[in-house]
Amino acid sequence: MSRYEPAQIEPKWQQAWDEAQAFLAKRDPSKPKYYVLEMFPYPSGRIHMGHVRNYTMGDVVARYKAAQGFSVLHPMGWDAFGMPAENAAMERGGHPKDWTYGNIADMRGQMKPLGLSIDWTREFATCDPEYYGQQQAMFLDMLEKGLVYRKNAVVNWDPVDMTVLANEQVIDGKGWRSNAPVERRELTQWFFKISDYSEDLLNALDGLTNWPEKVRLMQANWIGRSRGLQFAFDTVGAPEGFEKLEVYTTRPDTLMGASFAAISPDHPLAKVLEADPQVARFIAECRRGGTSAEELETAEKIGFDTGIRVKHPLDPNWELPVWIANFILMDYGTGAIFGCPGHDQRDFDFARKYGLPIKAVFVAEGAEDADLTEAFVPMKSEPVRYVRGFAGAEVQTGDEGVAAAIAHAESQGYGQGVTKFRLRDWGVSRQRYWGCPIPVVHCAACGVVPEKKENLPIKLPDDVSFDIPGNPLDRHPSWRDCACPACGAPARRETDTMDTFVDSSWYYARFTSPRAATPTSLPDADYWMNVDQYIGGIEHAILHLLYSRFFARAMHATGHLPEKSREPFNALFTQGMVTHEIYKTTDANGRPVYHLPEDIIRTDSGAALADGTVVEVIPSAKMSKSKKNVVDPMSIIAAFGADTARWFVMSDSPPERDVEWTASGAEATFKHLNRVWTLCSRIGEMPADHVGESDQDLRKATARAVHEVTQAIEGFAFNKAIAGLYAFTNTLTKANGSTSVMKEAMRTLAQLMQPMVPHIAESIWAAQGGVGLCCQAEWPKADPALLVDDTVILPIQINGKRRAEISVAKDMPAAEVEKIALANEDVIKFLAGQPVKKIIVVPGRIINVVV
RNA sequence: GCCCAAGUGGCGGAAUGGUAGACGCAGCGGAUUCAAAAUCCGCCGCCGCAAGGCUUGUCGGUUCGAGUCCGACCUUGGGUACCA
Repeated sequence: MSRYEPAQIEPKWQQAWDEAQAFLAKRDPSKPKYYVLEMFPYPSGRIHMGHVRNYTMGDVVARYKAAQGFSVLHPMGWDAFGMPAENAAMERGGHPKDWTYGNIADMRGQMKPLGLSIDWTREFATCDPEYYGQQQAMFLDMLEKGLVYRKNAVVNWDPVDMTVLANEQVIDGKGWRSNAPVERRELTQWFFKISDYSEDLLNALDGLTNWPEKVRLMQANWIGRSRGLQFAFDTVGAPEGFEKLEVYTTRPDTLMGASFAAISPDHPLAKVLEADPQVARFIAECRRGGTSAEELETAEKIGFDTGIRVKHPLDPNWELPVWIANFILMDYGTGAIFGCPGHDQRDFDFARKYGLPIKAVFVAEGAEDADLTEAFVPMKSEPVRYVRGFAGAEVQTGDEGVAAAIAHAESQGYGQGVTKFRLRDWGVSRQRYWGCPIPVVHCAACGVVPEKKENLPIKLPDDVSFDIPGNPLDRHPSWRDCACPACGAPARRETDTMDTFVDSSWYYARFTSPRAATPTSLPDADYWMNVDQYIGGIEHAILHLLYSRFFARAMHATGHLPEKSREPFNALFTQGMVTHEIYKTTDANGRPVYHLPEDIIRTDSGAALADGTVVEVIPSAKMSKSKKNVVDPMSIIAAFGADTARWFVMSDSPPERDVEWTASGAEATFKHLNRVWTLCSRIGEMPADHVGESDQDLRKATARAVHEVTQAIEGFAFNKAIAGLYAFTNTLTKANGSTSVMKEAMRTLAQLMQPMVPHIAESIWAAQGGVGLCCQAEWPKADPALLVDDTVILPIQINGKRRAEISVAKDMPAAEVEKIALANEDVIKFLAGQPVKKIIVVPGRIINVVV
């Protein structure tokens, strides 16, 4: 063999795989199927190292499973709708469609040289009318099933640009373009009834045993089931129709510590009171700022005393004031609460600010009724002593206190125990162009009418302008005009488009029959679903995954997926990000200027530019264009080849953790692949009749490598698989084995490397006489007899500190091991004659002598 | 604010409650070379001449034994419902 030249071998093997149709997913009844999917990319225009890592990870799994004899589905597509395309159109002109499809072509061109085992015949983009038309069909099916409805919801409103803003476009409470203070405004919006499935989505988490525990926890907390008390206060001095005020609390045991009632600024009562200009002013104040939970929760707590009173349910002579408060959310519970400052920090801060009483209901077990300097909020499972309890024992846990309070309310008839969820219905309306049009029509006579399925897809118009802010569909001269599907009279189309999360909530199902004339074809879905291994970023732990779980249930309910696919992802793996150092200087005005890694020269003390300017090195952060800390995978592939890029991103960090890209790491990988290549050449030139001395050791090392790499890949520990491959390569380099044994070991090395570095693996496989393509060869198996050693080395600890070690037969009885250990001269020296209190022998692991 | 993670040599990291630092990078020493690159061999947590001591973000606890389990705290990252 000649030199290792990736530029030569990589295109050659990619062509060979194409010709063999090696990665075409086929329904093969003679094999078990395996569906591996990586979260599809947004077509930003350039692939980055995060993509390389994500898709290489999936590729390792796909190639490994194929070698294990599975019929593998490993598809690729594009999450192509979304804001960046519209922003590009606004900034640079051009059309979102051209921008998006141009980016897809570029990125496909960058991805193909990676040698991923993808079935490209199944590719689609969510902005293809063939895709979003099927999505519209499902929207209509869900509408018919009662899973879609309209209601009012708040959005970020930019009062200068007169447009709705995404949370991302609100910076410090101001619009990103206009810089005007943002307001919260109500709009009628379309919703999916995900809350119908709250209980199911929560309970089914228990069955997702191949999902990371942290993701299941985050989802469970997000869905947020709580048990509490709902009851109605009798009001005093409230407007007509508000004789009762319904509140919900998860701490009814603190009812005797109530010092006020509070309602959300969006509560119906607040809306009635808004007739008073003072109230209106206060509510307008509350509406300042954006809609994000982070902003709402961290905003300063403000309140307004309405003058209305409510009667305490346990004492009709005890009246509490009713306030309007900005920290009460209309979306949760009933939009009204009673405040117990003693045991809720927000209520405490509010009471302090407005001079409301603060009383303890319970104290820590054994403590006296103390003055509170902050709210006392122990875990509900902890026992406390109730000093103002009203139901049950004086000392009991919070949970018991709550249960007793609910029982008390139910027996006295002033309230009921209820279960509530934090999960809100999914608002899918977006006032934007580059998304899937919602297929309904507004008719003056018939109201809201679903579009007819035969009229789908409702396509986006091409002739739109982005010169002024707002939704181009709203101001299009004719697109809105249509005939009412019910009565035929002139009517207007809905101009809202769907949240792009809808697009990504079912693409995995579409991949099973990407050209079907219906959303799915059930025989294909039945064969390929579920996704056996889903891989993507931890940033999707809640929203994307929860929406997909809901959508799969909705697709089952509307007949588009089989029952078993109500949970679509059997196993989930969440990988970390690729990071890089940031290089910063400051311009004359003190503003930061960032520099690309290739423009940096490392110095002894840090880093500098070519002209000598000292550069500040900021520790690694997620690669982003604005910080310029990006390494272009294409330049790495040009310099070292795809195999080097693939190996490095898999080798340096555990896959669930962030990996820092370092130039030296990539070079080291390239050197290693060169060493493997040289080793392969050397073995290829060995005389056929060479007889070596270490055949048995080599066979053992080969078996160990097979075992170790297989275990590591199964456990998603690709960095450990690669460490094992380094060790095996070193062993092989030093070994003096017979030619046939060396060749066999080399072929095994090629097979074990193949999932990570498929091109060089094929070359080695072919050079060592492998039959057919390496990627189609059966995965090697380790002979168990070669994996066991006869002797083990046991460390000896004295009081938990390692002092000596002995080598003993693997199955030596503990008593004998003990005797040998105590006779060891180092042990005798460290014991210095002290009597042994206890000796612990863990067979095959360790000995600990306690004195 | 709330929810979820992570923190181990100069660096990336390894370690079913059982020898902390596998494997790799960087560094150091050597071989080869007229010289260098490349390649190969060896050393390599910290303090100490050594004996030995110290060491997994901080503090405390459980255990014969803790990087690993429990409690509190610190720092960093992800999410927070219209970024994808």
